[in-house]
Amino acid sequence: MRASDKAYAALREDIIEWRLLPGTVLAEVEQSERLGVSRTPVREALSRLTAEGLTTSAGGRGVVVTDISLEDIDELFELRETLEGKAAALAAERGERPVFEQLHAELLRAPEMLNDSDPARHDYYALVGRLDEAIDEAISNSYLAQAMRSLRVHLVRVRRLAADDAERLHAAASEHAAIAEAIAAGNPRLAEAATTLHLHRSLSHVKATHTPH
Amino acid sequence: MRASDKAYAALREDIIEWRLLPGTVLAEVEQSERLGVSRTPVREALSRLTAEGLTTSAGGRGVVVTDISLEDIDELFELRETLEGKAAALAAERGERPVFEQLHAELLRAPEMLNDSDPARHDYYALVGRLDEAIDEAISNSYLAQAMRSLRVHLVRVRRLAADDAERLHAAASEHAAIAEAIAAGNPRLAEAATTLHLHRSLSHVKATHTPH
DNA sequence: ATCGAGCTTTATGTATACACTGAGGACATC
DNA sequence: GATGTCCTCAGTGTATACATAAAGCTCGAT
Repeated sequence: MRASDKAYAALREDIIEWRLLPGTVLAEVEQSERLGVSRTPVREALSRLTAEGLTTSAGGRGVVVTDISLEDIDELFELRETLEGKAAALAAERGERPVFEQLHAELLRAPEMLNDSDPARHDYYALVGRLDEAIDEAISNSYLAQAMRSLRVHLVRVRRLAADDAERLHAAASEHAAIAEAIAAGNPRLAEAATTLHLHRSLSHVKATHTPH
Repeated sequence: MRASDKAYAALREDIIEWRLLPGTVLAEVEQSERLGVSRTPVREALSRLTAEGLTTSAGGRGVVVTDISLEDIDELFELRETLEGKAAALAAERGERPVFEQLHAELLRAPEMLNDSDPARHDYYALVGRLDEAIDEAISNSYLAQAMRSLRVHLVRVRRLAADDAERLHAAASEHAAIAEAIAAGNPRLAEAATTLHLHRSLSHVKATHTPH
């Protein structure tokens, strides 16, 4: 693994997990010492993070971790609704039905995953991730897929702000199941509607439970 | 101006203007000699270009200029329709009417700009650019604006493939005027419809006149 | 003649030294 | 005492030397 990948992964993880809080200045020398690599790979990692929007270059004086305000969350979900709504509709038109029928069935069984044996909900999020990937593939549009991928980074960050309690995850799973079902049924308008519904509920939950840092 | 900015601007321009054709391998040493800077700023420029999608890192063996196929154009416009349609609707809801009334009036006079005195259509494209900027500002959504900006780079590249004859530009100006008018009227659905119409005609024109490289 | 192994070459990946710029503080002067 | 100027310093921006790995070629063996 390249040193720049290592630096990038470490910094990205630290920012997403809110170990590096917004406003933190990431000095090159400091980070290169902390991560045990030289300045060059750190520079590359920082420029990649800046391109993603996780950091902002503070006018030649180092880069700082980007903040996420309440308005940002609204904007983020507005774009997300646009992109994922369209994606769900396209997936319903172009996707392979068996794939989404399978995902639908699995999502209906998702509550079984939400016992207390896995506090990080690893299996659950992996399943939801598979739905995202299936949609990405079904839409046959690399530009749209790319736009959604770059959004998801920020959304994971937002998710960490909210309390993902079992009750919400149960509801979310059934909303996801509805999306998969609509795609499997080849119904674009229904798929889009199910997505809109899910995202609105998601946003409400985030805003209701989010804890300011 | 930083050397990395210079390298970035030069390479970007060369790619957009099709002076560097798709498939061209951009070797760091070669480009650093050509541009008169060292490898470090060239590396940064190349990673920025790759993040934008103008180049692709070819598995450790240099970066190559990205190709744009006919399918890519379809995908590009599919995403563009999604984003700009939403943006036009939001602008109609949130924008300052006088701004778009003014742009509407100017766009109606656009045919005057399309005389033969400016073969590059500089004034014309500047006016259209001002409409884009006005929409970007009106939507009050930095994430959506950012997504559209990253798309426009590719669209400029596509535009260079098509013959932007005076006839098409006349029609496009009137389509743009319709969008501005709908936004000024505060009618989101109309603004979105006008945008859809414009983009479909744009795409048809590109596909009809495009010359393979 | 063809295939494969190993070497050579050439490119990127990394480290580090040097240059430059901007900010902050201390000192001197008014 | 306040303000302005200069100096210092910390940090990024750039250049370059070195490490490393992959692609292609050559030579040999089958």
